[in-house]
Amino acid sequence: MPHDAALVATQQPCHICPIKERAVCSHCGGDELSELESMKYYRRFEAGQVVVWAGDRLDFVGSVVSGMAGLTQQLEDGRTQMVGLLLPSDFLGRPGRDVAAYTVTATSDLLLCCFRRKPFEKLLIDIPRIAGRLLEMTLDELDAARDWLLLLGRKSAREKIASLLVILARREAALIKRRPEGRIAIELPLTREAMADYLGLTLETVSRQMSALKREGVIELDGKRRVIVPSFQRLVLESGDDSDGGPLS
Amino acid sequence: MPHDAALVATQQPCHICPIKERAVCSHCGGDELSELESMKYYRRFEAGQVVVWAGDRLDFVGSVVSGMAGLTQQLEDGRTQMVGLLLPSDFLGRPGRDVAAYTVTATSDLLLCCFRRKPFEKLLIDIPRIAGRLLEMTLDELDAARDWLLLLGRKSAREKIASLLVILARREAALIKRRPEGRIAIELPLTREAMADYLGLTLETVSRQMSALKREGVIELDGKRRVIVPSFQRLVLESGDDSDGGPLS
DNA sequence: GTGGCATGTTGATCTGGGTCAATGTCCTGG
DNA sequence: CCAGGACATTGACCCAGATCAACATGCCAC
Repeated sequence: MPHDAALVATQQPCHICPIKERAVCSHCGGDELSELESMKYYRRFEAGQVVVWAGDRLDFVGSVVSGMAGLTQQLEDGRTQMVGLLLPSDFLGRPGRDVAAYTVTATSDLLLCCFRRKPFEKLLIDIPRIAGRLLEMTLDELDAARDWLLLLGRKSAREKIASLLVILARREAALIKRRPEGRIAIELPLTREAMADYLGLTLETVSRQMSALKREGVIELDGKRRVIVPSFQRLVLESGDDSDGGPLS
Repeated sequence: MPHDAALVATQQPCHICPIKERAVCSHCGGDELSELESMKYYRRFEAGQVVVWAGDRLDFVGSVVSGMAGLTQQLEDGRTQMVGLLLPSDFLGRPGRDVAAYTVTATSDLLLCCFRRKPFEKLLIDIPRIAGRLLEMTLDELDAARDWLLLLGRKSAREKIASLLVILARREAALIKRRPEGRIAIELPLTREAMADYLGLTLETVSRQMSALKREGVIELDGKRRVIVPSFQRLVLESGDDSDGGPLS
């Protein structure tokens, strides 16, 4: 299943980068940005390709520019749980750690903006803005993980599905600094199996609940990988928590 | 249920602090440490007391010196999930955020070493060692949250209980830089209900599984809140994952 | 002591989601 | 155009853990 090697892609200048407002580099100005620009390189992965296996050496860190990847953990008997979902602007890899703790798989075609790990660790010391932004992002990720704990521990299958759709809609909207409402479309670059691994369900249950939500008019399907939501409010209601999604940070 | 006010406790000097090797302050030396020492103050909470409610203003941050606290999240209909377990040396509060995102409850008598939030945020800028250590701790917490996702998403009730005991044993041992093995005792400063909230189960299921593990000799109970484990290896086996618990960091 | 309350255990029953299995729907390559 | 494989849907049945309920234990206040 895993393809051969990652492809190197043509580089884009930072000032037209779609994630420049939210990635690790987002607090950097002129000089710092040109230093980063001189160090960065792109890597591309096809949907389904494995970026790293848990336990393998990982000598780079990077940001998701476009596409989506899942971090995945397994019990010896094969039970699989997704433990991280990397969307555009999210950070991959852990400074100070040379071995990947989780298997990373591209769930859709994926473009990464990478730095070799060692030089990046030096930047963390030299440029406090980067370390500061990374701390902020890590704290955000921890908050997201905690919402996810609530989802896995206490929500019903239907609420889980609705919650996932809400999360994807919010993340998609945040990139263009908007807040989802009314009738919206959600890109769903995940197989039913990947959704099941994210939600702690089986793929059959995911399929059944998707059908049920469709039958009841909460969602419409446009192909398998695109969902139309007639009323975002209704979807949020189905997700169990009525929080408004917090500030537009 | 929540008691009146938090008690201020007599302060201990940093050099005899039981968590000095692992807390946010652990990378600090002479001058930095005396600066911290001049700013710190202790707060004590009794078992069951609420430290902050989600949504309330929180003007301090701090480290758990002794005892244990749970971070808790709720759906409107009352379903509750613990989303963080604060053990000695763990950090409470988020720099840059003035409102608590989660309800924090002392699950046993709790001693906190606190700093007012604003001055602490200044320290994060002035003393990079502190920011660095906080990043490291946050990354560790994120890893722990990810193991917890696997637990909630994919483990059976019995594996969940065993996993919780393993986690507590490892954390207790780490404080004195040891690794648990053979016959050990585990302090369990949690009610069955708190355990259930941690594990995404009902308290009845927790009770039943504890009884089952006892019946089969995996654990012995010494009162309700102390567990004797005849063979730590056996317990790890029951927990589902056979990882060795990683390096003694 | 004894009454009352929090906490914990155990039993009987129910059910949401898992498991196993068949079938459907695209794609893609020849 | 058709064959084959990945992905998805649907049905029938089952079981781990939830729910509802009774009872046990310990502890403090009086």
